[in-house]
Formats: sequence, structure tokens, C-alpha cells
Amino acid sequence: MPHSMTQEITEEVVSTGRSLAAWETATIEVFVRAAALIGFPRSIGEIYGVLFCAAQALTFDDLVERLRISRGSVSQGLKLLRQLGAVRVQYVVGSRKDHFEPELSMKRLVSGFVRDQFTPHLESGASRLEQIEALIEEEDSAVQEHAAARISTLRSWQTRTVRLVPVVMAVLGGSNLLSDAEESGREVV
Amino acid sequence: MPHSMTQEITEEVVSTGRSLAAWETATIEVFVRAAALIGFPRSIGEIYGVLFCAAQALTFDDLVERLRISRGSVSQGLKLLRQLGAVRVQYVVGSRKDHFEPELSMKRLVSGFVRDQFTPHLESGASRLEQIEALIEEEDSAVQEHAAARISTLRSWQTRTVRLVPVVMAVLGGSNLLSDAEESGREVV
DNA sequence: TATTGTCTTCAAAAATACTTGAACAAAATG
DNA sequence: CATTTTGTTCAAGTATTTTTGAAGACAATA
Repeated sequence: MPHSMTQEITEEVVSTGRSLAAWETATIEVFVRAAALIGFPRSIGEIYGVLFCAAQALTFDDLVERLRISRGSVSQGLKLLRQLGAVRVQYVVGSRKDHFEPELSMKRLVSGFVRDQFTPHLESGASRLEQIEALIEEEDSAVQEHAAARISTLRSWQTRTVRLVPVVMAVLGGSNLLSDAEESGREVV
Repeated sequence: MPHSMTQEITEEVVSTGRSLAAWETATIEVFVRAAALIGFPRSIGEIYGVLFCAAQALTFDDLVERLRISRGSVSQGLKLLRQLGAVRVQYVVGSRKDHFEPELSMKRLVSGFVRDQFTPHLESGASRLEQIEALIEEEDSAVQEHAAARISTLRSWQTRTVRLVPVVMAVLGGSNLLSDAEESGREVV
């Protein structure tokens, strides 16, 4: 424990936390990059990353200590990851603290992402297309013809994208030879 | 050409450019949002958007005028869009200017995106996994067992993602009932 | 080859996004 | 119910990304 002998109460964090092994740092970096690729901040990748590496569920404070990022970031990051279904809370026996563990099923991870970050855009996009079609009515018929063709193209893109989602989910879920283990939530996946 | 009678050279832009119709603005907004979704800046969405709306290929200056963004942005934006194959240059008869037209085939658009923004990450990811496996060798065998399991999970995610790409491309290309028109590059798609 | 038109580059400015930490809320404990 | 423990919120600070515009490159014309 730190100095400070008498009146001066010099608080200092004890950092009881293990720091990260080389393989963990490298793995976390992979997740940081993956997060960036899908538009999430570094801290999200870091948090999921340590959880992914850890052998057991970690607490809020474990995350703050191992990652050395602020409590605010950890709180917000976990909030988003829970929403996505990428992290679950595990209630642990003798502890008041929440313990967090990563979702390891790729299918579920993707599914959460699609649900929260993708589908909403697709849906609002559909309604916007209708608004645009209304606006096209206002134009001269010369313009209308061309504009209508373009919006029809756009609509076909929309439709195809919507159709794509179940295909992707099927590929991720279907060809999994070990789906029993996966559904039961343990390793593999 | 602008006025300026004697010594004082008062340059002013003439803005010969048509401004945007309501349906165009609305359509451009769709592309701006789509761009954001895949991590591209607003200007990229705007540029592709006007081109998509336009009845004929537009020049560099058309873009600057209609969008009211800087030449720098237009230049950089077009550069990226050309790289992706989302915009093509059309060399036009009596004009020194480049004329730009949008790629309208969804399959080609996605394919360019995958090639430039996605595949590179997948590949560098593969080599990073190997580095991580090397790092795991350094650990105690107790740790090794768990770490190896995790990296194996990661590897399976990688593999599945790679397998997904051709499936997606097939869905976008294959079920297109109008593929002739598409391949010839005109409308539809 | 000088000039003009067209597009590119890149450093600095502006706009966004992310992180921090102190103040706050909620709930368990004594 | 006062205190402590745990986690959340949000305004302000920091960092990152995007845009701007002036300087410059390149090539076609005169």
C-alpha cells in the first residue's frame, strides 16, 4: 500500500487486478479492429475482448482495472453490449457485483447486431422511399419517368437486402456441425 | 465568363448549376445515411446520391455546384468512389472535363465494397490469429488449454465469415431475373 | 512555351465522436 | 436510517475524422 503516514489521506487504487497476458492483448486488438469495422468505438472492442479472453465472468471493476479505462466507458460499453446480446450478466453467489460473460455464439452475435443496428435502418428506409415517390408526383412528367426508374432501382436494392438477412443467418446457424454444444451455450460456436 | 471591366477583377461564381429538386434531396439523404451505415463520410453519400439522381453523367463542377461542397471534398470523394467501382468516368465528346456516372448494379457495388473494405481485414485477421497462437505457446499449460479453445472459436468465426462472402454475392447476382440488362449496364439492377 | 482549364494535394479549421470523472441513484448492509 | 457498495449519467475535455481552400501538378490549347 501507498505512503501517507498520518493526517494526509492519500487515496490510491490498489490495482489488485492481474494485468493482461500477451495473447490477451493481441486478441483484444483483434476485437478492437473488428469493432471499428462495424462502427463501434475502441472501448467496445476492448471490453468484449477481455471478456472473450477471460476464463471466468469478470466484474465491472475487473474491466476497469485490466483495461485501465474509465468507469464511465465501462458502464456505457457494457450497456451497449448487453443490448446487442453480446454480453450477459451472470449473477454470482456470494457477490453483490454483477459478473459479465461474453456471448460466444457467432449466430447470436450477428443476430443481435442485425436486429439493433441494421433492421431499423432498413425499415425507416422503406418508409422514406414512399415519401420520395410522393415527391416525384410533383415533377413534370419528363422528369417523373426518369426519377421513377431510379426509385424503382432503389426499391429493388432494398428488397434484396431484406431478403439477404435470413440467408446470412441461415448460413451462420445451419452449417454448424456442433450446434448442440452451441445451443447449450458452452464453448465451440 | 464573368464581368470585370478594368483593373478590379471582381471574380464571382455564376452558379449556372440547377439546384436540386425535392425528390433529389430526399434521395441523397438516403445515400448519406447508407454511407454512414457502412462507415463513409457524408460527402461520399452526397456525391453518389446526386449522380444516382442525375439523368446524365455530371462533371466535377456540377457536383461542386449542386452539392455546395468544396472541390477538395469532391475530388477525394470521387477518388474513393472510383476505387470502389461505384462511379465510372465517362469520356465525353466535346469536353475536356471528366463526366461521372454511377454504377447501378447492386452486385458490383457490393463486390467493390467487399474487395476494398472487407476482404483486406479478413486477410490480415487470419495472419494475426497465427501470431496469437504463437503467443499462447509461451503460457503455462493451464492457461494454454483455455486460450487455445478461445482462439479456435475465433478461427471458426473467421472461416465462416470468409465462406459467407460468396453466398452473399450469389444471392445478389443469381436471383436477378433481368441479369442481361444488368450486365449491359443499363438501368434496372 | 505561355496560358488557361481541370483536377489533386495537403495543412489547417471545423465538426464529430469518444472518454473521462465527479455528482448522482439504487440497493444492500449494519 | 445512515453508510457503504455498486453502477449510471452527463457535461466538459480530448481525440479523431471530415471538410475546406489555397497552392500546385498536369495536360490541352493558342
